[in-house]
Amino acid sequence: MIKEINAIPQEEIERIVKEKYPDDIIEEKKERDFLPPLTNVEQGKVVVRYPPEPSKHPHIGQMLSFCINHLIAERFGGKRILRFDDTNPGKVGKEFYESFREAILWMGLKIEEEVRASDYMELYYTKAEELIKNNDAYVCRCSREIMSKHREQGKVCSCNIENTDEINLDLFDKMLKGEYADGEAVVRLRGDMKSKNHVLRDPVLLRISSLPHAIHGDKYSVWPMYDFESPIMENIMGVTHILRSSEFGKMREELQSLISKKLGIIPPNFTEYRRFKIIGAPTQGRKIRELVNDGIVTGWDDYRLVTYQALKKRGIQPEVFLEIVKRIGATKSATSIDWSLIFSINRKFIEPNSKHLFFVQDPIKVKISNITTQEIEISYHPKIDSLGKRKINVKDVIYLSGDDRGLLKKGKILRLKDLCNIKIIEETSQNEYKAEFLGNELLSDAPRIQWVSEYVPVVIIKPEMLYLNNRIDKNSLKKIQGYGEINLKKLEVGEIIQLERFGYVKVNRINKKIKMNYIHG
RNA sequence: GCCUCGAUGGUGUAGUUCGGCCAAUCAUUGCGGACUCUCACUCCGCAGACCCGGGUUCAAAUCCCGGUCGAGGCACCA
Repeated sequence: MIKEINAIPQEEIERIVKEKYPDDIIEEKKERDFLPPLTNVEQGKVVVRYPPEPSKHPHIGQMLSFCINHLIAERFGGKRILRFDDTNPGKVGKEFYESFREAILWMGLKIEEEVRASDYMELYYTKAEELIKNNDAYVCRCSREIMSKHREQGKVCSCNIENTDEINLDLFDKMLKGEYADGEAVVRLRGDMKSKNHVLRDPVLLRISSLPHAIHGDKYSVWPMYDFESPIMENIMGVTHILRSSEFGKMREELQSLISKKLGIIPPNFTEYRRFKIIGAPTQGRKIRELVNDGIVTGWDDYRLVTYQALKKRGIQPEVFLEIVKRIGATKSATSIDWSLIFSINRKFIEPNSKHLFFVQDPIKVKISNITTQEIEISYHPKIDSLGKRKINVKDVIYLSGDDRGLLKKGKILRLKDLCNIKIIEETSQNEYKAEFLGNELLSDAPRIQWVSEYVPVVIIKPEMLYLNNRIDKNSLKKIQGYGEINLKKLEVGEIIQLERFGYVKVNRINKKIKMNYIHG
């Protein structure tokens, strides 16, 4: 019977089904969903957060993470909270708060509410006391080394066994009063020292750090750990969904849920996706800071970096980031995205707004005989008329790109784009040629090349892959020199243009020389 | 070492829940063509993938078992 059915051709089956059971046909053309699936979603009641630590400038991984959260809120009509996780006074820097806020708004994401975790210190203290009173936490005076050894071995700490709630409360009070130095006492959760999840082995909840805080100065010296601060903040801010990358680890999710439970809080829904990596660029804040400190890159805004500052300075458009997320999604597989994707998206945004101009690198001088001096007018863009036109005065000396050197053979006929045809006579000296004017009419088979007559010197910084085969390429920031047409002087600083047959660049400085940076091809 | 997660073209993904419509989607990349007085944009075409080995089944990218490889976590950082 089955074999008989299988023998019927597919089209036949479709025809029969359509005729006899039209109602059973389910037409489904599912749109590809770039957002991760969520549980417990209630339209209009979703609250997500952007939780940066203001200890460095944002990088692309965080930016894409913000995009995902923004998109989720957008889809479900929810709220976005910018929460600064600034509870490590040793790391927090004042300038970074604004840097994150700026990056988020720059990308066009929305922020409905903003908080600083460090503004809730009394709350953490109250919650810690609550845990101590409930026998869920204790003060531990062991050294860091012993604690870590015990956690490794799964050995219960004597502080856990011996300290009564009264003693713990008293010790905690002393911590708050500043009677202990850094490292001399911590509050620990009574977790499970035998748990396979090592994070659950009596983790530290609060510790002492006397370092001044960028916002609060010396006001506090007992600081909550991330795993303690986070569930409390999420609860009071009403966060329903946490979407974060895997660097926080599945094990923390369990811990944070446990802490929530002990505090009588319902934990939010966790969704984890992979870290965003870019081929050839460091994507860890720590690593980037190292490169900056070691002077391997010129700063946080070095063109080769994937920080907010670098990307923005380079000329990557704000809309690109949301678009990246829509294209690559938020999966769990460990992957690296390619610069070419970023470039391709960016190109689509900048191309309709970019004037096209001429530039020749490594210039070659060509003297043309028989040419009459003339003024020509060329559009700034072949399709977008609103970008206007520019005039070029052509004399008998022009410059060609060193890239086209191979074409400069005796007798070769070339088409100077938008101008005229020339015939190469001879090479008169190093980098100098003599040519002959050959009329203006378009010759279909002559190579069309860029040229410059009246020029301005141009210096272009071109970033390449910082990492090649896992090794730092110290020469990855290249400098290209050449001549650009004189109209480059009329551009504005910050303007993005296309240098034909070269690539897209951003104008950084207009002086005797014009300084630009290469964005991409 | 321990824990968790993952594996589809060069890159990123869709499809896996519930096996058949998958000789496998879309994008990017590469190559070719059209358009254009650019190697840009746009349009058309081509190339290129189910980690390996077993098993279940009429039928496996999809289910089961065993490997391999990769990522993340295992702080008094976040």
